[in-house]
Amino acid sequence: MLQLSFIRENKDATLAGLRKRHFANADQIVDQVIALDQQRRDTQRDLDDTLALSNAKAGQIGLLMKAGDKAAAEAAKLETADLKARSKELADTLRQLEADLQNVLVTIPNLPHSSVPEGRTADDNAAVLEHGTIPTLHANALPHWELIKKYDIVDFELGTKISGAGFPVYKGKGARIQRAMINFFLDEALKAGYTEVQPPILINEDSGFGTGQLPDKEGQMYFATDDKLYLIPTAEVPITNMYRDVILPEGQLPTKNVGYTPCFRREAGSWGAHVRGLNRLHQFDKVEIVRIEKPENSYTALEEMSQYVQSLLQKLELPYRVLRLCGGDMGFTSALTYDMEVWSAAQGRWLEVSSVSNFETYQANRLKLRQKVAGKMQLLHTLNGSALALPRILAAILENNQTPDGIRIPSALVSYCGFDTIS
RNA sequence: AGAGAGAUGGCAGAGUGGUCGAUUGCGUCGGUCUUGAAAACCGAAGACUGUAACAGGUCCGGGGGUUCGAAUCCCUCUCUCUCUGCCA
Repeated sequence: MLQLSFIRENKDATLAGLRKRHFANADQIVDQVIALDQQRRDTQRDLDDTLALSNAKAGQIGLLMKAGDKAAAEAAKLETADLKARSKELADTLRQLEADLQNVLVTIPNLPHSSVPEGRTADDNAAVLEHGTIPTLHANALPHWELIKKYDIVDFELGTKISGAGFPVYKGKGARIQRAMINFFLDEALKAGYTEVQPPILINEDSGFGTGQLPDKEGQMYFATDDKLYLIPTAEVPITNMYRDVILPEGQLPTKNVGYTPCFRREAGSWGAHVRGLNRLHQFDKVEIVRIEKPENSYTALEEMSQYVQSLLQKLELPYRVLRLCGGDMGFTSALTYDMEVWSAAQGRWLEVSSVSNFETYQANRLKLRQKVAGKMQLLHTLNGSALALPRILAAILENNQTPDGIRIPSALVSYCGFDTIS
């Protein structure tokens, strides 16, 4: 959520940022926010003045009662009726204005960083770099959804019986390589200075709001209605919300957490082409890194995170590219996002395996995550990134490393798996 | 799940209708003293909103109510603790 004071004082910059995102009706909505805010402040002032009078009267009555002057006290009581009615009315108005303002405010996305490229769609994303060589496959190479059947390591039909489409069962070496990747990713993060956490995978409404999934994306999350809990779409939500309503002492910054969780996404409406096999699932595993940084350090931290994710891809010997997302393709809450995509050789396309973002103060403002600098409160910056999401990594390894004799496991994973080939 | 007890400032813990935004202790920060530290003593310190700055307003788990006036009374929700039950 953007800060009201920022919008008020930087209307032009706000509008320019929203335009870069191709956010519809930006002028109208910003004007509405400013108008509502003005009304809110006027009403607040009226209410405050009324309450001040009312408080003064109550104090007088208290003194009169103490002095035993009942008659005067009763007389003073009569004078408060008006104030009471008026303050109730103003309080109602204020509450309504605040709700209206909030409802508009949450529809406004974060403002893009100055380095975010212009553009509307994924085609407009800027390529930052490409690394590794695209493998040449043998004549009878298969896409991963054939390979998993051939070697019987992931079973979609079985998952469909148990749960439904998009809930695969990993079997044998398929399950073991999943566990290997999780351990590998966590160990690497520990070496890079991250602290491992294991958060809940069901979250309440406040947490969903804190990181921006609510009210925007409720349709994308599974919801346990009896208990009003959402299944997490990413560990970003519970890990970042550990810092909701927190004033971090300076000595605790930066915080660097890593967590492994399953992730659940309804993916309502997104089924169709390009979602075969492991490309898009309702349940998948992911290791996530989350950092809280001082504002002046957050972009350095973002670069570090990007380098870190790349180091994982290099250790897995996967060809990848890094994209800087354009204004139109960025997530709602992000100020700058890098996507890492690996080459999926048999599909002949890039697969997004990580998204690393700086949210600046957008989440922190909702979370009320702050530090105190020279006696003043200041919002902190939040960042997160996948490190990494498992299914597409598995898909790329299967496809890129296939030979007529089987699938070669990247050497970094062999000690974790306990085997070097799937055959 | 049942019964009971609770929820107050970083922590502990007073406060049961009227200068209570809140006693006190610990912790924290500053000062005096000291070569330095400890101890002792003195002092400071919450958040939100609002203002050019003051002022003002709000916040004692959340929400609602009673009252001229609520941390304090009532309703409700959530959570915690103890006991019992059940169960990885």
